[in-house]
Amino acid sequence: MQRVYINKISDFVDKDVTIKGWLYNIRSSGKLMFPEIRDGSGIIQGVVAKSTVPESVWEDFSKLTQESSIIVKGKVSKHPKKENVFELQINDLEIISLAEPYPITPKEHGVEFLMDRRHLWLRTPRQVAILRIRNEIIQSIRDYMYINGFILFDAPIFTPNACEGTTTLFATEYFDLGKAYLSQSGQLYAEAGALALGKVYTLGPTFRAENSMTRKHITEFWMMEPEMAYYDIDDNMDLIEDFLEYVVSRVLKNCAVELQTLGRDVSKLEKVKKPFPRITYDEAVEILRKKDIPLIRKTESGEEQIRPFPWGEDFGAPHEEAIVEDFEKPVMVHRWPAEAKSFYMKRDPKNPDIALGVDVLAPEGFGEIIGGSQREDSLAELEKRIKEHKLPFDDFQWYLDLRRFGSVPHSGFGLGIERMVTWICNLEHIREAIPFPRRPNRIKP
RNA sequence: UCGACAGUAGCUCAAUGGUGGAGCAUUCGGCUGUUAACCGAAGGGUUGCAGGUUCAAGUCCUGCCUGUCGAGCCA
Repeated sequence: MQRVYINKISDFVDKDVTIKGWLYNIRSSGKLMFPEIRDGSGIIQGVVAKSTVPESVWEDFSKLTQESSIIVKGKVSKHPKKENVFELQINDLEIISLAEPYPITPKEHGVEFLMDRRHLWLRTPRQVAILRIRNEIIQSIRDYMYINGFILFDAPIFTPNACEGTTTLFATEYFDLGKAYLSQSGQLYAEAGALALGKVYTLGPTFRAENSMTRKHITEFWMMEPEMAYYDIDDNMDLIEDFLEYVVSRVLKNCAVELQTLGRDVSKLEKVKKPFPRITYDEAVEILRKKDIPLIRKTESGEEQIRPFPWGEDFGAPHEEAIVEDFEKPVMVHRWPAEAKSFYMKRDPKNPDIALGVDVLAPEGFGEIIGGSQREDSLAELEKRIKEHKLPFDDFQWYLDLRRFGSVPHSGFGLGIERMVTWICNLEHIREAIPFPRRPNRIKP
């Protein structure tokens, strides 16, 4: 008898099939039982009638516990009441392993309880849907990059120094060479790749040791960083919107069932079409001033509100929300005050106080999902900047070599995979966007 | 790191300073179309830890621990 997966069950109506999976839940009604069986691809309701199955099968079903692994055989039928829903009229059961009492019931649970059992929580329909969408996002990223001539360029995880010199890094002993740090970005290495291969991208884990306890931060997250030679900041933004449109459309096309499981309002995602709004930092500040959103600065006695919003300050959560709320697409904020941005960003030739950076803010208040820029390609400027930021000059010699030997205008950006998943899936918290999230107060399971 | 809030049965939550309860889960019984099924019964507690106020503390006070949310940092 053919073994089938539940998400393909509609192809087998009136056929006898085998399903290999686990018992998700079971309801009984005297001489009838309704086991819900999951196999990783979906859930199907089985029907077991005492009058039509052997007594041993009926007894075996009676003793089944939640999450017991089972193989069932039966005929696929249409649900008597529901459209496009299928059932399995079960006539045989093989118990592979009878599960011990299962801690995660179909009822409500708290976050801590579930996170302590993340390895089991992953089996629930909601988590399965999220991880399937994560898979589609990453696969579509790889496909987009491959189709468009980008070369996968894996950056190292052990690095000798801070890439951007700002955030706190995880340190570890590295043989006789002193401290090594876990990478917070593959960008600098991707720049070397871009000058070798033209267009490259990295896709791998990155690490930030900041004690950030918010719904948008994890300490270990996956980042995709394309880097392109002969791209300026505007080429970079062209790529960002084309890329984001592709990924979102792929999820809409291939993950309709999963989005429905999550209750996602897909009409919001369907609006993610080119072109996206591009506003300069100056224009964003104008929006904040018009809406009278102040800068909030901490003082010894508490906090003070500064209005109008002063030019040169970075945006916080309330500012991002105010900027995004009038748009239904990702918003690209570009050309930032250089003071607020990293050392490697190229200055605007028309205004040295401006850095050619771009932040992409997801709609619906999900915040920053992409940070990118045109990179500084002048050796003298970059040397000056590294000294100003008091970065270890020797460690950056190889990076400066990229400006010594055939420097070109080049650009790139970093996309936070989990933030993308959080947005697409409309999650409350980033911790659901990765199988085993790492946060400052959690390393297990 | 700072601020706010919370911690009571395996889980989710109630309980005016005055004898700690319910739903679910578990066990047993009932039910031939259930949908987080339902109905009946049973078992299940050092109220996060330490101290204090009080005739009396789950409840008020202090400290600690743990967690959640927010801020900063950013993807």
